[in-house]
Amino acid sequence: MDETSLRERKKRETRQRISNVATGLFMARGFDNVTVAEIADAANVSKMTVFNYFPRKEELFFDRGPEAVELLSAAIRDRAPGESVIGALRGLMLRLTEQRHPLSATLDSVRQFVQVVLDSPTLQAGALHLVNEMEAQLTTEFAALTGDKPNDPLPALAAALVIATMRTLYQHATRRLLAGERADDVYPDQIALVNLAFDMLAAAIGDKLG
Amino acid sequence: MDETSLRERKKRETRQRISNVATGLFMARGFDNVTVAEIADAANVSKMTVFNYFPRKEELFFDRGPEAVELLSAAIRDRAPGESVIGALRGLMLRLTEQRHPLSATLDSVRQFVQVVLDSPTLQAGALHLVNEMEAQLTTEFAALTGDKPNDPLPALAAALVIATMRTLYQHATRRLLAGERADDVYPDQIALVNLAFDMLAAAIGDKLG
DNA sequence: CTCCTATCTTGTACCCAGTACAAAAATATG
DNA sequence: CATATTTTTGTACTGGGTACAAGATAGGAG
Repeated sequence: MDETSLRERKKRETRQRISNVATGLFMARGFDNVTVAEIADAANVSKMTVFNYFPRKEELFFDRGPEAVELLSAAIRDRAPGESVIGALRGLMLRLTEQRHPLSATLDSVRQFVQVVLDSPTLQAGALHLVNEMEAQLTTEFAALTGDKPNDPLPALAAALVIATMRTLYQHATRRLLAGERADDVYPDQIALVNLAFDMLAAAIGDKLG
Repeated sequence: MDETSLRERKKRETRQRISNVATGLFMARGFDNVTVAEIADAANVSKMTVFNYFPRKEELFFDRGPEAVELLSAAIRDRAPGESVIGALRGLMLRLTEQRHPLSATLDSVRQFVQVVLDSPTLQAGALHLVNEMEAQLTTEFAALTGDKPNDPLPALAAALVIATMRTLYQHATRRLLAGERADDVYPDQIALVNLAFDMLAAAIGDKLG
């Protein structure tokens, strides 16, 4: 089980090649105009191998979705002692925005990415699914904080509000980008908006999560 | 263009027959285990006719989704003068719960319905889509209230919070039903929960929507 | 190096949702 | 009855995804 055995290396390489080829094709021609068979061809593997690595076609596009989930978990897990969960998440969003991270959507290159999503019903459904998974993850983390009382609706409620807020922040920035605004112009407003949105969240949730 | 011409009547009847047959099959055998061809057969129409009335298979299941959307709009539109939007929506949810409306999920028959959804990835995706549409609808209604300032993130943010809340309320009740609890036992808690959740919402949104 | 085993890959055949298009049936209209 | 319009249908097709078994490749033991 050596982590860099020949087998492991080849698998990683194959997976990466498929992902890269797919991303290139999607960006060039749109998600729905590229078939899995084409991707397999261009990556010199069989169609079945593609599905072996990426059970759904959408996962070829949202390849880095799991990273986003992990970012959330880490922000909560590694928060300073005494800092509230909402405070930690506010900090995360502010940091991402200041770093012009793709997830903050204050980055011109995000425009193209989002455009591809909007052009494809399948990808829009995939995005909803991804967001839903993030919410589920957050719910379990919140439940751990409040002490696992059975039938406590608060973790799910808080998670839903938090994810709804973050998603809306993202969508707001992307909408401006798609309207033609430059990321540099969106950025300052976005910082203020993050703070406004999290003020609202804090008012709703307060210290209910302990 | 008589509304009850022979043509109109036949169309309505055909559509209804397809929907009924489909619902029956879905409930009996699960969404994914029923093919559109089977539905067409059982309803004595061709497969193409099914797709003619219901462009997606999911729409055969979420047939009454549009009603839910309309319920939201109506509650806002017809609210008493001076009543806040959040107040009107709280009233709607309380009313639905008191009436043991299916959308409040305080009804034993909802259990079966939800079980079918949970058993089908396709239907879960469809549910996300439906919720997303409700949020979009609410966003435009909120935008109308705040006076259509361009680039105002508040309508979208408020709508996202409201929908997240309502969806969570629904899911919480259904989870208890699926855990085996009886709707009569869920009901009183649910009334209290609606009030708690809307208190949180009011704290977040307050009178920001005017 | 060699044989054996576990794992990865491939080919083939298939199912089903959804679309395109044109023919055919039913209804409306004069 | 005749003609125009709308609805329904048959046929053929595309593309995502699965089942299954055979083939290729790497790891490990002797």
